[in-house]
Amino acid sequence: MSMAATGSIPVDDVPTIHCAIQALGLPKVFLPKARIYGEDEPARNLYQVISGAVRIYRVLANGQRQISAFCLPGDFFGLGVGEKNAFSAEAIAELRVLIIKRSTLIALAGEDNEIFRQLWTLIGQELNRTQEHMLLFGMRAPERIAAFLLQMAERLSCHNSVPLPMSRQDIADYLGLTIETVSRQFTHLERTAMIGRATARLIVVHNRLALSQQHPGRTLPT
Amino acid sequence: MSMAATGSIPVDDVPTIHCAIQALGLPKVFLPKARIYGEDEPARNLYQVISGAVRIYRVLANGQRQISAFCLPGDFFGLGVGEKNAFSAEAIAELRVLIIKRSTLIALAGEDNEIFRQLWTLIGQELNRTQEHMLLFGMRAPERIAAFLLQMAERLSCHNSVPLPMSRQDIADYLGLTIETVSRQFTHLERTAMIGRATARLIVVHNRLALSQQHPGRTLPT
DNA sequence: CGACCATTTGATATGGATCAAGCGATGTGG
DNA sequence: CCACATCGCTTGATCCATATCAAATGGTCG
Repeated sequence: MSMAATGSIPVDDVPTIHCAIQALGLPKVFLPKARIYGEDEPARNLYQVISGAVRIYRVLANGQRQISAFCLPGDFFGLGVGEKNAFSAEAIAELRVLIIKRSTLIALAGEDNEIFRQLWTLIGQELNRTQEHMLLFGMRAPERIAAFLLQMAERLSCHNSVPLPMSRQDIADYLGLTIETVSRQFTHLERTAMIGRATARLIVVHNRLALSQQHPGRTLPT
Repeated sequence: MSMAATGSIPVDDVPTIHCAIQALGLPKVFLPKARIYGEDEPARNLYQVISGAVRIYRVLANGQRQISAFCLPGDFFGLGVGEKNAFSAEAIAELRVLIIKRSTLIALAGEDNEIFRQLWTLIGQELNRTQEHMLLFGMRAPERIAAFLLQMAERLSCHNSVPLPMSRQDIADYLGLTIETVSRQFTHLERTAMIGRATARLIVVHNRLALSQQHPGRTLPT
């Protein structure tokens, strides 16, 4: 869905940015909890996750931390327009990334307008994801949790065992809930046999259908 | 802020898309409540608001309507990537827009990569706005309302009298509150002399500073 | 083994939803 | 020109989902 073509132009034919970051990207490793960049710092780089996970977040004046996105292997981050970062980024688990300078991309784009088209596509996908994320806030806690688990299962492309890289606090801050509510919802899903918990971070999805019915994401065509 | 340059390349020098839609855009008028496009319809056009206002929304399976954005004069909408619209769009007040086909833009972009760069910039601004919108859901009702009023005052670039084009229900569906809560918060702001109400839709901001202190948008640098 | 941190569980409080009614504009027909 | 219907908004009373406060449990590492 998120990889759909744009207008009549297919998206995946010439993955220039992918090539560029593969060829020119600088590999770097971050330890868990390491800061990758801070809000309001100059936005200089584009990152692609190789392994591990990243949280993108902002801390509000009331102390609330809102996590805007989790970045998983394959994901890009640092895509925004503007001179400064709008959010901070931190490694969750041990993280390997490739880094390419924006200026390098811009220079490449001078020769090949494919780069800008792909920046448009990539940022458009991020917009789609952010909009879907926003819709979660119109749902109740059980539905948010179900949607989150299904999303993680899909994005980690795992069959039924979902290894969550993030803590309960991270999940809570992503979903706009408290850690206690998250925990209770997991317990409830386990008691109703929709999921199992191998460990706290390793969830087994037993009943994907029931989970997906929890969560009213889109109007069903009548 | 949202018009900041990107990297070392200034954004506003060659407003190609603006020129294109000025020169080639088809003017069209919509009556209040008229549908502009529906979710899942093919996304064929880019729109710019001349006058009036638009709501961009989706209806969830539970009946909740989440408004993702209001578009005001000058704003673009229909920018997404992907073949289909992710949301529906409706006129709120009587609406005048300019319409340009995506295919026309894409064709222009073949000659001039400025188009794609600007699509990147425009969608990036929409992403910024959506992310800021998401942060509202981490706040309490009074703060959401205050942030909303300040945002409207700024976007409508009015001094103190803010003519809201949308209904209380629209505001509620944008902020994730009920119409009753919205109404009560307005009443409270009036009682504490932060705002006045000339009519229900015409708000006078008396104390911008106090309003902005209600709402903990960003961590203040210590 | 013991300290530490993440997670779970329990008891209580509360902000905003829900249910229900009243009010004020705007418009229509008699 | 006025009764009356309609629609959007406000106000009041009560309820409930989730937050908050508090404590127990469990897993990991020295």
